[in-house]
Amino acid sequence: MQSRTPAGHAGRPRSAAADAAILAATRAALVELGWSKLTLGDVALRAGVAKTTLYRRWAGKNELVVDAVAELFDELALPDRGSLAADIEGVVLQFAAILARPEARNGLMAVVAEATRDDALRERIRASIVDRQKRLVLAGRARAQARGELPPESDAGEAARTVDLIFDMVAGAVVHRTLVSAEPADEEWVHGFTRVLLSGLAAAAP
Amino acid sequence: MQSRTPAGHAGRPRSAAADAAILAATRAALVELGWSKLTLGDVALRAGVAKTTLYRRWAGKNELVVDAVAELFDELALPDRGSLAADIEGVVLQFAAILARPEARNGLMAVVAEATRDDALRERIRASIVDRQKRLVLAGRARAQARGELPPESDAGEAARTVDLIFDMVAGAVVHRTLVSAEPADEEWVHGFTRVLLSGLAAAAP
DNA sequence: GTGCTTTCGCTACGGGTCGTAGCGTAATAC
DNA sequence: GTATTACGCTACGACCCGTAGCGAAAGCAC
Repeated sequence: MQSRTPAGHAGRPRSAAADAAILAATRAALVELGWSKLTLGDVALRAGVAKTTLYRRWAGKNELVVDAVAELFDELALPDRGSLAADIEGVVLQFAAILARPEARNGLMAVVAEATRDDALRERIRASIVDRQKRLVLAGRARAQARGELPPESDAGEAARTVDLIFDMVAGAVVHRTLVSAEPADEEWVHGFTRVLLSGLAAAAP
Repeated sequence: MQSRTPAGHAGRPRSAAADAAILAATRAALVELGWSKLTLGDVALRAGVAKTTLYRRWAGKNELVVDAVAELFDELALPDRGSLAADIEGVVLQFAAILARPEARNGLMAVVAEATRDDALRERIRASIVDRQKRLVLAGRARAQARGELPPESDAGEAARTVDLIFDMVAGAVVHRTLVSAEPADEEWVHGFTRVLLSGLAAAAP
């Protein structure tokens, strides 16, 4: 087992391999069992670690699942497809692809539900999942401005509100389509959606 | 205790009052405890019924919470505010108001998460919650067509897809704003959102 | 190498919830 | 009145929780 040395910390270091095994086992358990039937004892068994090891690193089921799901969003990137509309379509499709995975659907929704009663958990979700996607919106706008497709924002506050609105609309629509309506967010749907979104943003701009 | 007579069914009828008490107790428990810490034994205690009575009527936590939350959406109605845009704003505000209640937030999200692994549960959600809202979209479009604000749809399939898209965008954005971003879907936000949505729909229409 | 420190796997435990079974009683239809 | 069903209550085995205690292992400082 390879391990890191956390500088100034004596004693046996924590196994990084165990972390990875636990998170992978959590995702596997989410696929097979879903949120409610997932037990930490089972995760520990799948990961090949003792249950106590798991409790030493995570406070409970919520935190563990957040971290396990957050890793799925690492692959998000902003493709350069040449135009703002195409870029956005690309991101939405990536987001939809992640949400199409059962471990993401199961874990993310359940943990968001729990976060309505747990401020610390909500912050953890925002930091490790949501903000990571919001960067894509910012990057997309910057690139569109560089292309001349969008004017530089005049009012910073208004611009921030617009980013938040875009983000709620994109993430919300994809999530609702995938999870509640239980229909695939395929290319055709994404194309129609981004057309409405971009037309609306262009028309509603001052 | 008043009871109904389910026609051709002999024996003691089920207490309708017990149903109401159980569902109300479920909502109260959702507020105080949230989804994960809600136990059926506790709900039965709050409702003043035996735990066995609860199990005779609902298969489990999921089904119970769906029914408890579904009642919250009974109050949804389409206000006549004079224009399509104002009507939609009214509905979105009502929807946002319901989602602002903790029992709705907690229960709905958790149960949707569980539904990703349970087709029967998803159908129950769709029938008792989602379709009820979709009627509002249909009624709003019919009224706008009567007003002359929208042309009568030419292609039935295209019209149905548009309704689904609107629904995913409205419900998704409000849910995401309220639950994930944890910001209030107040009048200002709703106004900005509906402006983008309607502009986009108008511009994207063939 | 020798200590020192921290993590690891393992076992065991009390406490809580689950979902069901059994039984006597209450409420309605015929 | 009689049949039938729902109700409240108690009790039960099964499972999971989260923690404590132990000896062994793995790295650091010297």
